[in-house]
Amino acid sequence: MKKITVKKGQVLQKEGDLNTKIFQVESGLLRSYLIDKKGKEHIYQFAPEKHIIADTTPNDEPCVLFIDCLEDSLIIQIEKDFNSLSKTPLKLAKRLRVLQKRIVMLMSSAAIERYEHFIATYPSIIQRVPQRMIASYLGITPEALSRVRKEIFLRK
Amino acid sequence: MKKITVKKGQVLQKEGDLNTKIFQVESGLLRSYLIDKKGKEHIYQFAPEKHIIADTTPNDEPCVLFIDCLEDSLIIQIEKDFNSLSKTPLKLAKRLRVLQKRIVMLMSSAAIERYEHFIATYPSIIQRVPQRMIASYLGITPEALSRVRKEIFLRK
DNA sequence: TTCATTTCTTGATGTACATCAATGCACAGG
DNA sequence: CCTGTGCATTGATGTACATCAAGAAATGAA
Repeated sequence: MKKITVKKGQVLQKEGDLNTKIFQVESGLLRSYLIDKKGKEHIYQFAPEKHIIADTTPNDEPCVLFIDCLEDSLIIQIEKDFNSLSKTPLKLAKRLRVLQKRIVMLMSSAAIERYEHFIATYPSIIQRVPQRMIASYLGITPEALSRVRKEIFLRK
Repeated sequence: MKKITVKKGQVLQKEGDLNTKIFQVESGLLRSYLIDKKGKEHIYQFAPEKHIIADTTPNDEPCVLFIDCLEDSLIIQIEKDFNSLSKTPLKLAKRLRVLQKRIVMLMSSAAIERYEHFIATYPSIIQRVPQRMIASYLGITPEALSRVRKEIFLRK
């Protein structure tokens, strides 16, 4: 476990890496994403201050997520060993809740609802990343998000 | 924490319940699911022997998932207190991996790929539940699954 | 400021999957 | 044995979102 500073654009983890770490963000903003077989990028998670971010595949298997840095950041790198993790059960519980909510949204809500949920949950992130990344997080294209936003705007 | 036996069809948890438990399945088969605002059911998880199943919303908020019993089962009921949970960090790690995979599949794979992944991962469950439940788990309709299966059959 | 690059928007068209409706099938209870 | 009830299949049609293409707007570097 050590503290490191990283610059915007820096890549912390690539698909296929072994022995990946858990990152706890002190300041700044990280993201994880995957690239599907059509070459398309899907963001899996944003991690602003206080959040943790990791690929949870086992240490001896190649991971599937990329992790990189959207703003200059200060982060703590933690070994992906669940002894150290179990010291922070509250964080884990929260993470599980977020994942559950995410899956629920993906399965049962239309794009517009997923977006509205997102802005309610992460209002600050909206200002901090380009819309195409939010679209990717939501599982839709930037064009679709643009239309969703237009519709929300017209409704007012 | 106590052991209980439950009959097929028995409901262990309803949407809106407070203070829900974690269930560890000794034998049998449980499932969790949600009902969206169109009244449509989406299965969130199947839990055969050795698996754990729970709604991870906090104890003081109404939960969103139903949990019921697909086969006569013997289960262990555990308080949703993360001290007891952190004694089983390996289970937790596994759960996180499953959730990640699930989200990845939902975001980046077509129905046919999600189905093929499912049968590779849970071959035994295929025999044990009706197809409409698998469709629900995959996030598609029974009709769509039927067509997916037909296509896989024709390809051989 | 100017120019280059990235991002956002808008329109036209395509497609995966949903919805609706009908039929066939299996099995459980009388 | 019949008969109901849930499940699977198939076809016709609808729709949310993707894809492709072009232009406008914002951003960043020199």
